[in-house]
Amino acid sequence: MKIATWNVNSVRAREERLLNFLDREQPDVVCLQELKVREEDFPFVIVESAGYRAQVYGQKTYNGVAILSRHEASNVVRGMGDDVDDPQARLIQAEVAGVRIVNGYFPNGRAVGTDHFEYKLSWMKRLRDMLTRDASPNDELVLCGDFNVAPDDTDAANPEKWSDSVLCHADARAALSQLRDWGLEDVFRKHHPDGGVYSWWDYRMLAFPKGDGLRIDHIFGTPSMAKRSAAARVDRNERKGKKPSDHAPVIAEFD
DNA sequence: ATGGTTGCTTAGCAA
Repeated sequence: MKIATWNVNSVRAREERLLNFLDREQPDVVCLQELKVREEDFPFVIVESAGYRAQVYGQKTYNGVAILSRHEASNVVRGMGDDVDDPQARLIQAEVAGVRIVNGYFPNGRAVGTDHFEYKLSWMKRLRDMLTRDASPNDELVLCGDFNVAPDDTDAANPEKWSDSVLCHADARAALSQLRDWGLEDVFRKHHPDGGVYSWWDYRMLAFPKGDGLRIDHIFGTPSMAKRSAAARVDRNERKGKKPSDHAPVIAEFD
């Protein structure tokens, strides 16, 4: 089973790249973030022509997440399913081939000390609470997405430059640890223990050619899924060429 | 220190 996660930064701006990606990689499941589109405007026809179904939690202009799958998806849930009134479309779940797929577009947080950063931390806590409430570490569950957190300094090319940013801040990393401690393993890390592999490069300041990357897109799994994981990689080529997203896809394979 | 880019929407925000 091949599972990919990709922040496309507008699914409509990335239609051609998405089709090429599906055709080339033939993943079983693709978790997309930052669709920037309402569900009714999602390019279902194009995705279906490539042989995929799409479960979409859309939003105009901002956010939006989707789970694409070659096989049928069931038990689709949009949002956290808690009592918080949150208009931001950042989480969708579905069961595919016996695996519970949780796809999140974690809040960026903008700047430490702002309400946006507090929202990021509370959103991550809500996600942990949701797992505690609705799932078990004994499940076959995979949590993918743009976490907007680099787990440690080996996940940044220039850790000192980013140390105080919302992507590397100690509070964000602590919230990530809390999530991991529920019963998740960083599947990508398992295959790249020394770090130095990145998934996002800012559009600005020539970050990609300068190699100023961060690993903020992740595939986490419960112990049984981590055990099944056979390989993981970043498709850096998707960050090259004409009209790339600022994120590259992360891909993991499971036995 | 600042500014740099992209996308959505149409000048300003978010990342």
